[in-house]
Amino acid sequence: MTRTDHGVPSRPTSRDVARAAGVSQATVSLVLGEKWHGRVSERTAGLVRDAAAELGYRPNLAARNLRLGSTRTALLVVPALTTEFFARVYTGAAETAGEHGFGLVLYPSPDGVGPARDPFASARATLDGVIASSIAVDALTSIRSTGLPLVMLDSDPTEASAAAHVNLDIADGMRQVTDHLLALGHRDFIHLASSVDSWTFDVRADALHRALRGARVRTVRAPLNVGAARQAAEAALAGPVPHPTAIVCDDDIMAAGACKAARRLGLRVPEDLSVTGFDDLALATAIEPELTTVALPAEQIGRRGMAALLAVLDGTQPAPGTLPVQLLVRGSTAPPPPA
Amino acid sequence: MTRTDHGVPSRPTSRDVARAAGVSQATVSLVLGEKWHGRVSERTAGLVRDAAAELGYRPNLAARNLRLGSTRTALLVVPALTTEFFARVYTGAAETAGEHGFGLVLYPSPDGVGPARDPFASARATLDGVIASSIAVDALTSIRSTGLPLVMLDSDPTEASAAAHVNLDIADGMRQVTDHLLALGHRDFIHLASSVDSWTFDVRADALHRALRGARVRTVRAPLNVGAARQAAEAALAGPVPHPTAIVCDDDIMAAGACKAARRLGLRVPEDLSVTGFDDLALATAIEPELTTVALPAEQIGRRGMAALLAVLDGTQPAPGTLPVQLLVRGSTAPPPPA
DNA sequence: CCCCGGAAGTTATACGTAACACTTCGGCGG
DNA sequence: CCGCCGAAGTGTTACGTATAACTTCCGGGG
Repeated sequence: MTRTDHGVPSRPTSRDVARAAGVSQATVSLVLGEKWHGRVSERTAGLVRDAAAELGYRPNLAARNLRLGSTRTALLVVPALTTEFFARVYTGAAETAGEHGFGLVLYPSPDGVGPARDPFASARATLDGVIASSIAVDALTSIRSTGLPLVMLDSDPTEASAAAHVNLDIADGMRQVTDHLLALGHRDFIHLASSVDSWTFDVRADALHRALRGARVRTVRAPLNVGAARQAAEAALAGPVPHPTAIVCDDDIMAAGACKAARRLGLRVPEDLSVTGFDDLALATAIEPELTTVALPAEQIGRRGMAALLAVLDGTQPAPGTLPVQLLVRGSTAPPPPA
Repeated sequence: MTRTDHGVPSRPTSRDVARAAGVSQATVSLVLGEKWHGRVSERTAGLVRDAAAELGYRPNLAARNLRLGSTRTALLVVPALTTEFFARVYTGAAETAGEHGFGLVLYPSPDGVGPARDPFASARATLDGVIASSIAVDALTSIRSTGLPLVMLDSDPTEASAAAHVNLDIADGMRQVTDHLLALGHRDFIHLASSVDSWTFDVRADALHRALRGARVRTVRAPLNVGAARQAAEAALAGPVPHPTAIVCDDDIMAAGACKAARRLGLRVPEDLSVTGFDDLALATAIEPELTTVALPAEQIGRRGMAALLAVLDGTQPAPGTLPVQLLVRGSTAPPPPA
């Protein structure tokens, strides 16, 4: 341990290890940094490693970071933790990070709404870069001001402050949904839209209206929770007869709300009303009937995002990419009831 | 900017600010550290702040951490991100942290099972302390080896490596569930137990068996997902008649699976079969019928946990606490069908 | 015999900040 | 008129690491 007048057994430093092994601090640094081949003898390296183990030496990261000017750590900013989508993005990104000796720290932006407090007030680790997933553009100001390399996932690709973008083909996903419903014969729709301000939802609305240009579409907005979605759907369905025959939801959570609304009004899903979700959360198969929804490659976008960030940090500009999504047809959709 | 021979506009340092303001680096440090009252004139302080703003100065955290020997940042380790329970714990803990000028970084232990890789390989920020929520004891080894102060939430209180514990009264929650079912008249139970190795589930099982000592109880184990829980419940219900009349589940997710199993077997919930959950996830009110379950004060345990860690860091030993939980009776429980 | 080169280390320094100890100076009480 | 005190800063150092530049030793080729 370092000489402390008395008491407090402060953590051992590389100098303490050096003393114990009978070598200089530089040698310790070389050996433990795996940079010693041909510069230090096997025997000495062994002595150093033994001494380090003996003392329980752990390098001081703050000092290392200062010296290297880099932390090999990135930050993943997500709008909310409540859905497993972002958990899966994290998993993928952390995996790729690990393969390259990088760490990944997670920052859940409060509520997923509002201009968001400074992410670095809470997750204030020293960082090399930032990945932001599906967050609103106005939540970016504090990230921008750091000047850190930024990769955006599932976000407006025209946002220029990002060094790279990785997107999902959300528009195609919505097109698959509408194609499916049109093929079943539906012509009168409700779009149960998220009131959260996010690019991904703008795209969903856009693609839906483009695809259903010839059909009848009513739009209802609600926050991203089951109760609010149920209320909104119930109000929309309570209108004049004949009811719309299909509800297209921006999200599985809202779709669950729509299903509850239908049940309250005595409508059967899918016989009287078809309901579609988006994201393929665990919830989609937890409810009855199971939801027809769009599966997103969450882990993969995480991996690609991290890879893009690593490329940016390397100086090599990464090719932006768009990942395909896939409609899963399950029990919540069927042909409309005969008129 | 610091003198770099050419190119790369490296970030300005406090010395650059000092130069620009015509003062010494020490003065910059005083002013920006808000430690200057009575030591630096208002005028000079203004000059420094202007210069800092002008240059876009941001202090180098690695250097500050090294100097201070502390980062004012803690790590929250959770077993999985897939349920909103831990998201709420994080929210509470981050709130309290923020009030004390602390940051909070999140580490989702992979899968929530297994001996868990080194948390610090992924979330490698330099840290002052660790809070671990509901994680298995064997996942602690790498945390223990760091010697960092550790606060455990909803975990085995006999685990001595923790500096403090904050627990939920899980046993009482389970007792409320069993009391409710016994009062309704149930005498034949299935316990759909989580196969995850965690103290919180051990307690649930223990409390259940203690309370139902006089009744008939069959135990079935399954992983924490809807599909596996459904299969397990279906198998258990397919046994000899008469069926048990109530399924007590370790978790809302498993309860959702149990409800699906019931439907497949033509049993109505709650008329033919009562089902209870635990945790009061959003899922509990997303399904039909809504689940009778136990609500946990997630944000509060997060706040208390962070407060305990701050106390430990201050040298003041915090009083350990146990937080109350509450049964929410909803639509998934009813008296058993007449024999 | 001398010198060169490689192996095996060591010495020294810089990273950017915070804070202790010191200086300078003007004013004021004795 | 001298000394002392407080205000306003400044010089300096240490935190622990990584690495460039240097030293030392030894064996071998010319």
